Amino acid sequence: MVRRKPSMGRQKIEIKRIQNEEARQVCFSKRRSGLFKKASELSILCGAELGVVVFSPAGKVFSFGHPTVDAVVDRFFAGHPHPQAAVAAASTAAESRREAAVRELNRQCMELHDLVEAEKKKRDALEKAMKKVQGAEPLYWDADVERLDMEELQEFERRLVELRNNVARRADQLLQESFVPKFPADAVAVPGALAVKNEGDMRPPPLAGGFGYGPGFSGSM
Amino acid sequence: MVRRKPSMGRQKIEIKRIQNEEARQVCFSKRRSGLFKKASELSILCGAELGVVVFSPAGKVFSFGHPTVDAVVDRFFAGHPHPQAAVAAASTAAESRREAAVRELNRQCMELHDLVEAEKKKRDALEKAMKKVQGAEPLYWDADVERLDMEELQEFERRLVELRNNVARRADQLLQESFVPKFPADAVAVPGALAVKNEGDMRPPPLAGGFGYGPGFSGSM
DNA sequence: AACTATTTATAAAG
DNA sequence: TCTTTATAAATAGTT
Repeated sequence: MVRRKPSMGRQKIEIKRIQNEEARQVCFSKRRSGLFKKASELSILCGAELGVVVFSPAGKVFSFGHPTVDAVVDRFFAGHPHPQAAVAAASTAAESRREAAVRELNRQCMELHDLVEAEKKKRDALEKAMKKVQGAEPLYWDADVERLDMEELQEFERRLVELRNNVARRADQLLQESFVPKFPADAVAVPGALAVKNEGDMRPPPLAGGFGYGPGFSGSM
Repeated sequence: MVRRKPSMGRQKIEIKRIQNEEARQVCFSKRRSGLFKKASELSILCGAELGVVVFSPAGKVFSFGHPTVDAVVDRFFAGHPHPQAAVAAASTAAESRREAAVRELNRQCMELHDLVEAEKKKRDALEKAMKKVQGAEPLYWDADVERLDMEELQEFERRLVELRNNVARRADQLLQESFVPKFPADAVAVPGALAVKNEGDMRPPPLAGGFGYGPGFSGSM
């Protein structure tokens, strides 16, 4: 009995964009909080003023500042005049920021518009897929059988036959695999449960040597 | 000769201002670079836009931004209009017009944002429904059989047996119903597929629970 | 969200 | 500051 390790533990990763969207989102969450914790520790341990602003891939903002992001940013731009501010007639830092904000708002509007379109597309795709799934035969199982009428029962039975054949083929394949390498001849006495057999008209899958299809479900299945 | 440990290694420290000035400066250096490294990794791994500005206890500035600190700060303040900026002396007509424009842009942004949210909601609902539909059939069907291992195959087979019994019961029930009220005696010759019979029981034995399980459609019910 | 096995960061010391 | 080392902390992969 080989019990698997419960985890491979942390793996080394290359620092490059994570392609899988969900993984990227998870990583973002973890590392954002890690980053803020580090920032907080730095400000406390060393009394440093600092500001951190992060936009998630999805566009949400997160920020941390000591004493505040605003204060840090003001201090930062006091020492690093905004290009726009430097050029524009704008005389105050506040005004230059407002102008930047307008540009930014415009950018966001366009971005949001694109997002709306993208969402619509995704939804359409889903709707299509949905129709396909629902359109497909529902596949009766268990209790549903009770509600089938004769015709449906026949269709269901056809499916069962097909499935049974798949199972038989599969079992056969597995057995064949196990014959050669591992087991002595009497390995044929496999766990009964898979002693799949097939009736004459079932057309035993050609390739499958092993199982001799027999009575089992009888003619019908 | 007892070789003393060359280092106590990293020790746990309490997160509070480091009193010793030199130690504080050392810690600042290390942790600043650590923070920037983390920030950089976050931006690369997750494609997040972020800005970090740090003032050393001595007053030196350090910053990191992706794509740039300026861009991030602009975006930040666009979403968080500075109270001061909003109120600030809008004394001229030009300025008030500009503010109106900003408000309008903001309104459009929010509207678009709501649209995106609405679309997302619709999509989530669809996704849920999708999962329900797909999840409703937890069992392997058709092609999936190919991926089962022996153990899973056995479990599957157990279910098939159970299902087979359900089908048998149901078919029997339908047959019984048709006998009495509507059909002449030869009604037994029901539409082929369900002409369920059981070959006398050539089935392989009991324990198996295999397909040769019990009396097929006849005796069972 | 919780859990581990690992990788990373870093406190101490030279 | 660099380097080294031992250890604390963060986190990738999994459930």
